[in-house]
Amino acid sequence: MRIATPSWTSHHGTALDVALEVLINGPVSRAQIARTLDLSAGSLTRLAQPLIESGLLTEVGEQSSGHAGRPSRLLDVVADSRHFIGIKLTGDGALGVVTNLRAQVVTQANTPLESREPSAVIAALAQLVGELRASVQEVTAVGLGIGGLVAADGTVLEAPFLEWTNIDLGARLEAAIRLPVVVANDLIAFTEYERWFGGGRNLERFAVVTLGAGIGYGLVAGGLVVQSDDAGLGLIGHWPIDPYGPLCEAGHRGCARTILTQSAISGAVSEALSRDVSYSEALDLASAGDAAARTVVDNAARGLGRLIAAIANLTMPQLVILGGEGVRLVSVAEPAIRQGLGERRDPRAAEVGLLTTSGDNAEWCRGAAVLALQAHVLGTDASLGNGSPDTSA
Amino acid sequence: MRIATPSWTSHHGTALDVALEVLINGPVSRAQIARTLDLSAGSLTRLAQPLIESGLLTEVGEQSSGHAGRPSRLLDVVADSRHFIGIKLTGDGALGVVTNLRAQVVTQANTPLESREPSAVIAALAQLVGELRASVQEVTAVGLGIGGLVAADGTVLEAPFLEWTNIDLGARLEAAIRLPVVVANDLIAFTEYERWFGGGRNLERFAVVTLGAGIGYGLVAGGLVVQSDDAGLGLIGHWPIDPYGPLCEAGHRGCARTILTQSAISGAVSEALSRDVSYSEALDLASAGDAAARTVVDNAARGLGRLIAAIANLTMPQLVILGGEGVRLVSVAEPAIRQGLGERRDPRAAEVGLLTTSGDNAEWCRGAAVLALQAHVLGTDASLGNGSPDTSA
DNA sequence: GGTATTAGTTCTACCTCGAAAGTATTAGTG
DNA sequence: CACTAATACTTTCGAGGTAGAACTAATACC
Repeated sequence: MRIATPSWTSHHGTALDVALEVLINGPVSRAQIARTLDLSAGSLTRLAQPLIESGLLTEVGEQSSGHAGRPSRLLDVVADSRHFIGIKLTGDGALGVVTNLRAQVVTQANTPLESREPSAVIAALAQLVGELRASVQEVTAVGLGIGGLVAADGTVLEAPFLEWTNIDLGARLEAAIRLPVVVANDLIAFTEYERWFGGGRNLERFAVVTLGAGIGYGLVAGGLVVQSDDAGLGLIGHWPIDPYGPLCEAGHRGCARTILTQSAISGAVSEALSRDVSYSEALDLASAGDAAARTVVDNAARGLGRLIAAIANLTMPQLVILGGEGVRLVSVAEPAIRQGLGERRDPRAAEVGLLTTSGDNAEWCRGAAVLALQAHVLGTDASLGNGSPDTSA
Repeated sequence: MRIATPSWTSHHGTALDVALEVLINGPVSRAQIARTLDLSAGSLTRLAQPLIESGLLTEVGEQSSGHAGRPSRLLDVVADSRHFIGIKLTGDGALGVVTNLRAQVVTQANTPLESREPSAVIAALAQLVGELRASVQEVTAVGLGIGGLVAADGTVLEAPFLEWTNIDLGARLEAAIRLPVVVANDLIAFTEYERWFGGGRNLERFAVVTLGAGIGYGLVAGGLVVQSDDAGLGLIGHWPIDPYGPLCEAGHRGCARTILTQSAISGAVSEALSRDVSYSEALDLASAGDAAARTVVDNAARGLGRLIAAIANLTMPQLVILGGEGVRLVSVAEPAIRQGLGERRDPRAAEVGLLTTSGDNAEWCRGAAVLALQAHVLGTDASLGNGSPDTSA
């Protein structure tokens, strides 16, 4: 059965606000929306009707309030009425997913990169997009997340993993696949996902820290992702954690890279045990009680705790979300994280809320898909550009 | 001549936005306001008229654009149509000012505190208010800034300098002076001043750092002051600056208190020179080329630079405003600050904009007055409460 | 079964806004 | 010095969105 693909672009103003409220906060009653958006009940009847008629929203049954009163009729988006592709591009390959309107993953695929030559990469991406779009009836837009600096027009200004500078990836990929493309920094994308569909939903202020090959950081303040030109630089990578730690390639002693990254941890455990140990194995050993591994892992976790304390002290977030491929560190050494947090956090201050994501690599792709999704539903000129641009000077 | 005191509370919505635009951005033309607020020219004629008729705004002459076209007629608030009192309360005394609608200081007065007993303090404050309000025809509201934790209802939850916990200062002072009173943390007040009338005007994101008896920090993100429950705790005071530094009373090594405060600097110079040296004298000596003083001062300045770098890396501000009684450190040792900044700041990142305020103690009062001013013009229930409360969960 | 409570609809009066056309005032240009 | 282009402001009018009141609907509780 072919599902209609209603248009988001034909709704503006308050009607769009209502649709977004439903998109983000799941099935929700008119009355609830009226309260959240500070509108009258009558307005909600009026606003909801065309949204339902256009197929954008549907009524999905009733919900008796539990207390007195007429049960509410829940509104929901038709999650599968549109699909988006999200791709995470790294130095070795690209991982892509197809998601629905709720950023839920429908399909997944990946491709290796034979070369880092822009044309070769774009060809590989186009191939990946082709494979992915075959799995659904129609794809509305494509989001691409990259570790590096990306301009608002989709140009990759600097991408160390790919050894790229100034490649107009967005326009070229768009021409190749004939779909709207949004290119952005991978951490911005990850953070946007958390803001709309993840643990940061409806929060005014939260921070994101990712563990993996590098250390990533994203910040939401005033309900919007902080989009500074510096956001893509990975400034947190050289955050000083241990004044007695090892030197990094840039000459910093004990910075985040030398203590928190997967390679730092697996390297330190390998050295302690005089044999090659993978990151995952290092965590397994620490879990199993190996003293040397435990020391390394706890040391890293304490450092992470101190880093989180620094973030909390300066940005006062309501939540800190931990993600990335290496996030299993958190479950293996949470007490050490809390210890590090305690070292740098005033006991009178509110306890820092921590939330750990799965660490699945597809999370990066989901983030990229959210950028495409946002560009579509917010009516940002869907071809190129960022989801929610910084309006600051 | 008696100046009329037009009411701000009778205007709402877009009309209030227009009035605020004029209040904050000085004399400004209708056309300019229309552009900033994204309104049509016709709307501005309509909106401005009742504001002018009610006496809230006036036309203050023309400004020929320099290029072609009809010159614009500038709108301005009647700055002296209302006055506010702002008071900074410390452990030894209270300093108060009277300001106009533009937060410009009109009068200044202070009083010592004979006792820290709440009733005695309130009596002294009432006396100070009485003295200050005599200098103008009418005072609209009073703002009170306190170093400590203040609840939204004006209750002082914790004020170490006064050895207070849970004193309903706002309500009691309000009863004593029969004027609306706003009580808030002094750094929130300082930051609000900078946001509306100081260097942070129209900025989306900036940070404030104050030097003095302690180290203060305030953050604006998304155009609003970050109002967390933790904001009044002075979390930055124990920020680790030098892993080899002296121990603070809480057992932290080299935290901000032990390196950046006035007493830390004067103490270190005194020790080096084996004689008692004041903070001001210490800076004079460093300026004059005294090697020992220069070492201490530069060390502190480098630490400050590293702190600013940390703030910049995590919050990506468009500007960092430096204030407080001890801010002369900045002019005496700016190169060292830049050096410290460079140590912790990626060279690819944007240069951190620094702005130094005068360091005058009246700045704290002006901030407190701004809170009263905001409560009045924003129509926040003027009795008690914060100017712009955090709407977050 | 009656009452209170909550959800949603319909209708109307009102308010605000923008669009368009018109007036006012300047700079530049031949 | 007229003419044009540019910019500021005003007036008028119509379109659209909103709250509010009166209404129907459906539940829980007594």
